[in-house]
Amino acid sequence: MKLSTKGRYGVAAMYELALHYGEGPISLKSIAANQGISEHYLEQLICTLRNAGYVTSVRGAQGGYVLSKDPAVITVGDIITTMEGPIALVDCLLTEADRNSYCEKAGACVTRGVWAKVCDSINSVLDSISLADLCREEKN
Amino acid sequence: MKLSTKGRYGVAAMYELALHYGEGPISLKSIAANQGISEHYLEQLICTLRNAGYVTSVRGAQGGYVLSKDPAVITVGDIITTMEGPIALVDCLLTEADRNSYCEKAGACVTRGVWAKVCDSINSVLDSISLADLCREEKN
DNA sequence: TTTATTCCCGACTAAAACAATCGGTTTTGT
DNA sequence: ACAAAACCGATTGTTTTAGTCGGGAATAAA
Repeated sequence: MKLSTKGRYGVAAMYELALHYGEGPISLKSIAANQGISEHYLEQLICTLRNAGYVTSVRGAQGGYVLSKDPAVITVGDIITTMEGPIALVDCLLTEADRNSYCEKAGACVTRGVWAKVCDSINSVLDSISLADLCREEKN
Repeated sequence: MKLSTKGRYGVAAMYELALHYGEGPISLKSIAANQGISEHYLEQLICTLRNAGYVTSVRGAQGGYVLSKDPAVITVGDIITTMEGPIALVDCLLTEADRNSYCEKAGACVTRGVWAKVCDSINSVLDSISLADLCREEKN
């Protein structure tokens, strides 16, 4: 299991924005340079974040991107979910309805319990860490 | 984040073998039919498990596969790691040396802590569940 | 000894996801 | 006017996924 660059770059970019929260817009170019990411590629990713309402763009010279919300209320889980879709290790865990329903397939149903536990554990870690937490860590 | 069929089918097949542990070899055909998996595809997967020493094959008519160890000492984590490689969400967490080293990239290093936490949490769940646990669950 | 069963092995492939790249358009501060 | 940015759509090379196909070798049962 690997995390794709979508998720990693997404969190990296958001972290960069969080570091400069309140200092006006940060350009794509500086984020990309700082994190060593292709500018054009990052553009696509940050577009997803914008559509999800986590960042706001400022066009024109001296423009860039700004967090739409306070770093304390954006979690790593929010970002990962936006970039990679819901953390559902298997399809039958995608919706709440699925989780409560009974699986037809004999053995599959038993193993499903395992995947559910893993998903819950991943989510609880990701949701417990905010961008503000990351920034705080940097200072130490 | 999704689990590939390698991991899912691998665990499903091992679970099937665990259910019939001590009853002689189980054929690929019956495992595949029971779990609704392509026989030829499953063959490749189980080959990986065999190379890793988790299953033993018995050739010839009435042959099949048998668990090499007691279901109680094979964990879901063992199987997933065999099928999908080590759970390292990002490359710089692959080895123990990497984990202890310091990252050069400024922001990347801070986010790495997040990925390490998630990996540890996944592993602790996967390693805590044995095939015997799954079989026990079935009976309830 | 023949035959049916079952594992063994290597090659091939279609489709999707991943990770970009490229080129041009629009907006806006200086 | 000009340069700095964001915006947008199309295209592309590579890798992974999830198989398929076909023949070969071992062995139990007839």
